[in-house]
Amino acid sequence: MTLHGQATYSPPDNLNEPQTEAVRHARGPLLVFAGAGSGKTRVIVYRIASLLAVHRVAPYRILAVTFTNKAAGEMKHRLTSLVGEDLTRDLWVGTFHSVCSRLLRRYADSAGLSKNFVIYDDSDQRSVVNRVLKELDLDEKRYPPRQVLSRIHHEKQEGRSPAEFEKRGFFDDAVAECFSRYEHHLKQANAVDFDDLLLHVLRLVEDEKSLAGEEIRHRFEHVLVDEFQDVNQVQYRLVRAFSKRTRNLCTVGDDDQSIYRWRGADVRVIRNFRRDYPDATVVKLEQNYRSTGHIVRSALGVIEPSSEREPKELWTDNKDGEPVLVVTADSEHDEAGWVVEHVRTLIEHGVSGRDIAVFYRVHAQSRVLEEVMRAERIPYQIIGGMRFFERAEVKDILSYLRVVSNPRSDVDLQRIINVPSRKIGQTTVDKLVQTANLAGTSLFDAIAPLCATSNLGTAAKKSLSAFRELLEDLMKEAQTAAPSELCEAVLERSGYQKMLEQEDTAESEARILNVNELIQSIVDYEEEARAEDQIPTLDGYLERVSLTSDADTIEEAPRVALMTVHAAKGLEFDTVFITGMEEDLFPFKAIDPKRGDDLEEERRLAYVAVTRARRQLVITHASRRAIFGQTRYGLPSRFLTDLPKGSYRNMATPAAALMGDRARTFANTFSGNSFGFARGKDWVHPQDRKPVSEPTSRAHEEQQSFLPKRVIEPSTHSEDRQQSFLPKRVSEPPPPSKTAVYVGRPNAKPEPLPQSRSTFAAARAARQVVQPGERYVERDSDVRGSSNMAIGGRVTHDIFGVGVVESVDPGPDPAVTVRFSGHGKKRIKSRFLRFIDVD
DNA sequence: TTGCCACAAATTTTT
DNA sequence: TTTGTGGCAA
Repeated sequence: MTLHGQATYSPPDNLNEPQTEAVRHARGPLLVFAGAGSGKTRVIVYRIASLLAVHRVAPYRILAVTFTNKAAGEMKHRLTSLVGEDLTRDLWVGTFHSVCSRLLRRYADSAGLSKNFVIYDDSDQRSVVNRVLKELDLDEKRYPPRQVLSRIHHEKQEGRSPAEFEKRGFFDDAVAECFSRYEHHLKQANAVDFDDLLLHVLRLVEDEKSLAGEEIRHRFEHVLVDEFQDVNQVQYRLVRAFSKRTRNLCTVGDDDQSIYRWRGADVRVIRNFRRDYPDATVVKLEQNYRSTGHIVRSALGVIEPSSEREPKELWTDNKDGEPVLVVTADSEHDEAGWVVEHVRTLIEHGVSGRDIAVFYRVHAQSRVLEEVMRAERIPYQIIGGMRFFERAEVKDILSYLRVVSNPRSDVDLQRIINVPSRKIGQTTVDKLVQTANLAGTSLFDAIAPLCATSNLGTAAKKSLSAFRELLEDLMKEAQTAAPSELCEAVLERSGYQKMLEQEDTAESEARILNVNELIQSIVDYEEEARAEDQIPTLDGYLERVSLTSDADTIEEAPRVALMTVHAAKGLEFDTVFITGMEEDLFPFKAIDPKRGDDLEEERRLAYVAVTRARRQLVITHASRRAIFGQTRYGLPSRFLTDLPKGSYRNMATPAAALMGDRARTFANTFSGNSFGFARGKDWVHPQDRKPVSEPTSRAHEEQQSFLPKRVIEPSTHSEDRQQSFLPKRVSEPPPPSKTAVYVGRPNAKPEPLPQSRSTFAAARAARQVVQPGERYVERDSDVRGSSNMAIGGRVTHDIFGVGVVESVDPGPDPAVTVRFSGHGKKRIKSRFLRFIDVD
């Protein structure tokens, strides 16, 4: 059965339309193209729920893989709410890495590892590469560690071992050598990198003769993959192998949102899925429930010029809403000022900061935005950037813990050997490395033999021995102490705590706080483990830390979120500002002309950015921008010219308006690439295109003397236009959206638009429209008619069908126990039930 | 061995 | 502009 292109309108909670019907019940290979905002997660969750409750598949036979812990957590959470804890507890829901790590712990022997292997992250990997380069006496100038590592990484993501290395030039001869030494060191240290987690499992599961592989192949009856456009070759082979026996492989993704090619993702996998599985059921979800008509059409306009994409027609039943606003700013400061000014206006008029997001292409753009936000006292949060577990002090302490758990981990040992300072300098460490290499042992094991030789000063011997005793001492402690106690012991006995306390600077104070937070995270882990009747172990904690990033947590605080477009994938906001929409910034143009540009991917990135907005999208660009210590003069991005006529309108900030003619002349005078970079072959510069934004030279009457201040493009219908930023109440039936639904009085008469000349007066009027309690709320808390939420009442459930209420648990999120015919008693949150009125 | 200064490099990032 | 790294002197 192949269904596609015939989506009909259906609210998100009606699961009877043919598409989702197929998704819920199809067997064999299944490919779901889920357009942006089409309710992808809902579809996957309902399929699993159906498999569990209707098809009676055992939970532990279902594997659902995602890319982030956050996505896995959400999926599990929604499933638990839908079908209850009993059915979901034993599901295999997790990231590729956590699933593989779990399997690998179980079959460590078969993979030639011991069970307490450590997981090396990015910086650990770099340390190994540095060591390898030194050993091979390779010049770091000619072989930058970063590039060497990324080359190795690339090979591993394609599933190749050092022996299978595909050399593509002289550089690779050296890299191949590094690769095999790198692998050697990891093995020596009983360590794996992130790629290895998958590779080891892949080798087992693809090995017909391996007993472990046989077991894993028989483990799962159903395999589901989320964000399928982001899988790399190894991940694809993995899920193929997992599902080889039953062929029940369900993949969900959107090739238009493939933005991680540089990270190994291979769009061809999703595009060629039908070639590998000719009998696959293909479903296309093309209705967008998230955004206004103008936004959906703009998104389509941006993505359509893309070649090679799977044909899809995103559409929506939602109202057109406000046109996309394209703003020309003079400089990055002007741009930031304009954006922040408008964020402020929104907040002053009752919009919560959490409904607003500001995107940029590169982190470097965030600084100016932050400065202005701070100056204007707008609460904001930066998503991404430095992560907690990457902070030096946190990594240091974790390295202590990891060495205690696995003394063979050389990278960790090297990290802490002289932190705090123990007078063990580079020379001594070099000698230690040499000794270890010669004897083929770990650094830790080389300490004693080195101290026994004579080519070391007495002082150095003494420090080294003391260091070794410290570690042995801690290892002994680890036998009996709980992880958190051990951590305290590390801080105490290593002198790390003292070092921080003595430093006594603002920075060291922050570090102490971070260390305390680390201890707290261990305590949290211990409590969680005990709650699940497990004994908290050091290894258990370390595993969790390695596979968790705190980037998974966006605070629910009412703060404006600032992030890169990449970080925005999977999120949605009422109002979105996309900044820096200029040629060579977005689409980004690498300074290094050797580096290939991927215009197609930039286009998809722009598509992702546009589709994050629910109600209002603002795109800004600046004529001039200081970035990376250079001033660039940028033309409006080519993507702006792809916005469909009628779905956007232009305006300029006062500064840009004043600069108007001059700026335009300047931009046009610049021949070719305005940044002076070499032009790529397929990188046609749109110099001949007229700028999308025609900066107006007439300043608006409201313009104040200080900048930045918004200028509304003079227009005969200025009243209407001035509403654009105001939290206008939706008065038609709520726009059905994946996670948000408008509650309040959906059938109320449309409010007359406030008629006023001044923006602020209009805003003030609009504020009255937004009543407390009428805000956007999570769809999950949309309590459906609860008139019959009493014992004996009849209810229906999307999966279990009709049932009778046996008991009620009131509260902010009420739950009820219901007896379903054919499914028995279930405890379910009432928001997942429809209560049937008996009158 | 440590600390300071000069210089280069500079997307996007999860696990 | 910022951040990280390498070389050199104390």
